Amino acid sequence: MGMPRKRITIEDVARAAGVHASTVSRALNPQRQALVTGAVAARVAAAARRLGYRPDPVAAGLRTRRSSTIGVLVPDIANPLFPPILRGIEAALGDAGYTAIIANTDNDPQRASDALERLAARRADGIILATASRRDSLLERCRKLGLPVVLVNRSIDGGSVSAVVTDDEAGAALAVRHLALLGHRAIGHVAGPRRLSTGAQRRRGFVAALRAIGAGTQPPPIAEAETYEIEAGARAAAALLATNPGITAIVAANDLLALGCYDEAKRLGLACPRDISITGFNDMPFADRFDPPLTTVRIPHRAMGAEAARLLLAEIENPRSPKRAIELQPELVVRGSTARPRAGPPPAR
Amino acid sequence: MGMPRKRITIEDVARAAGVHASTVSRALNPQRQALVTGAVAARVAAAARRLGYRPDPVAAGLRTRRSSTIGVLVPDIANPLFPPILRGIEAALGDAGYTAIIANTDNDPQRASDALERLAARRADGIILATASRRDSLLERCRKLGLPVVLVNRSIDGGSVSAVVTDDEAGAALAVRHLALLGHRAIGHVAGPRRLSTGAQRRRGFVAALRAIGAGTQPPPIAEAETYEIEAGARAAAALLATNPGITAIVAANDLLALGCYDEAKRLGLACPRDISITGFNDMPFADRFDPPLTTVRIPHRAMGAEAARLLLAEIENPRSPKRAIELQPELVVRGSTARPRAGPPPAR
DNA sequence: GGCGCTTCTGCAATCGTTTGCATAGAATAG
DNA sequence: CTATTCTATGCAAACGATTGCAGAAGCGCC
Repeated sequence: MGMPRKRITIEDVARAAGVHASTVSRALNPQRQALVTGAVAARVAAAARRLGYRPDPVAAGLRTRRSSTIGVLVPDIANPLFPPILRGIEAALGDAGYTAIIANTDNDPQRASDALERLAARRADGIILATASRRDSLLERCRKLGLPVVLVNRSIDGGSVSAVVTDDEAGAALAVRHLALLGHRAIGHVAGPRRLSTGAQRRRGFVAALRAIGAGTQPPPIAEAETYEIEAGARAAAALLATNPGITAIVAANDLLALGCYDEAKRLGLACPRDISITGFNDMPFADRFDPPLTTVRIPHRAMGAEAARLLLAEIENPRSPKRAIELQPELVVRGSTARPRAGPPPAR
Repeated sequence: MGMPRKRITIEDVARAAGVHASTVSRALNPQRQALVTGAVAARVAAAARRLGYRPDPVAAGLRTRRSSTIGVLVPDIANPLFPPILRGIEAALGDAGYTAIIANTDNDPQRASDALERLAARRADGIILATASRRDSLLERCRKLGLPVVLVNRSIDGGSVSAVVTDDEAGAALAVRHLALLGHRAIGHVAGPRRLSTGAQRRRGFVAALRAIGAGTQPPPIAEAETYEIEAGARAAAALLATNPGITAIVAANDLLALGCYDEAKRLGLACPRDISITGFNDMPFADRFDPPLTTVRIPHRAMGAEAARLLLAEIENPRSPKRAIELQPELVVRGSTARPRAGPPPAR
């Protein structure tokens, strides 16, 4: 009781059960249980439990080159969009006996690349990428490492890898149509970064929908934010409003950008939704708490994460299984940031 | 180029450099560089770099029983309070060559315990607990496992383990004094769970401060929420207001509970801050975006995380170093959820 | 009763490092 | 110039599992 007891190894269990270590290994591995007699299996299990044996995953991993571990790369853990996705991933992974290792990249490709190397070195069995840009060198790296990957939320150009994303075009269209129905015609877009699939697709959906309601212009009223951050959204909104003064509504490419639009509107003395309507995208947690509560496009965060995890697990099982791209349907949730446009022109400054 | 190249081991480097593997190991380890001639060290380094050698942490870990990995247990990753803490942890850890492994426990002791076992099995070098209850069995378990621990945000009774927390009593007092200064006397408290140090300490600070401003009553107007969640806050607020109808201000034990108070106030037809003032605690991200913007007690999230990481690293270095309890000072941030109490009585329903 | 088949278990190599110990040669002392 | 101490390296044994291979029973079958 005094000594810090030595770790109990498979060898100890073998001795206690009167069998060889290799037999213990087989008896304790559900995959290979069939190879040993029922009686022996029971004896081993009993001994293991009696001694409190806990298999050592790092020793096992050294031999098997597997770790029951999945790396998850997230661009920004502080963005409330991601926790629900992680929850979904963890749930699906846990069911299968895997553990997620979350790595935060802070939108920094270098950090992302470092994290990937670390995960690979620790023998992650697969990677879920929430950080992908449309042409992402990380994927090439994963291929080289023979590391299964699936993308979540953001996709890449050319479907050479499995992904589960939202139908971003449809989502943007939902927002545009909602605004059109309210009576808006002069609708602008604060776009996300073009190098991200979400930025590109939502923009595309916006343009198409605007044309569809017969309000398309050349060029369309769009300003692109450099990042998905509040400040970038404010800057883009400023640019958009400067070049398109008549605008009565803004479709923002995500909720954080929408928040930036709020800020810029306030700065200009425009009340939302009275003077200007604003929509977001993602329905991130707390979007309903903003002032005004944000009308936004909801995506099934949790399901997205879970689905991605399942896809990855399937690919780990069978590395030559075909790549799949799953597109989940978004849904509009109307709150307080959108309203009919004012009858008259916006107040003169 | 075609074959999936085999992993490059220390043995390969040894051959290339014309030395023994053990020499390579020494040459590549900064701690033991001194044991090796400068010339050899250079030769080895060159060979390693030329071959693109990446040491295998799992093999090394098997031998050394260390992993350069720290487990972080978080009660709820979806609570925006935690991401900034994690950021701080990751920053401090990264500087020292360690990696954080984040585990989400969903406030479930069972999941927490499972996560701890997994982390221990994977040879985490230490644990940062953001989940601690005042009497937490996880700590006993860590002690048994010989696993260094430090607590962050929440502490335990009796200082047998290092911790970095906020001065919660002072924080609560800040809120009370602010309200008193505005003219409130009938101030209630929506407390956090008593089994958590934050719940207990903030309550304690509330009671003391209330007495200090000469508004103490017996019993003090307090309702305890079972968890730190919005709904629990709403329920507690309902209970508080039911038993203490005269209340003009609520000090909530955290921001989520404050949000619950918002909800309950609205349900009762009370406008915040006109009819009732509400304060939060934590100044979580987006607290400034709520409707109304939340007056709250700011705690230095990031610094807290960083400090905890440094403490842990120190304890890993020297396991017999004395336990330290660091208390960071909070700061009041006044926003729109507090105002002078109305002259007359609150509207009759 | 001998033969071939299964079925179960043991043997030993392996995964990629680290490190205590031994040793060869160099450096220093006497 | 010998005796002694260092220093730099090599050797080989861990760390704790998994698994291909081989051998020993056990079995049925002719």
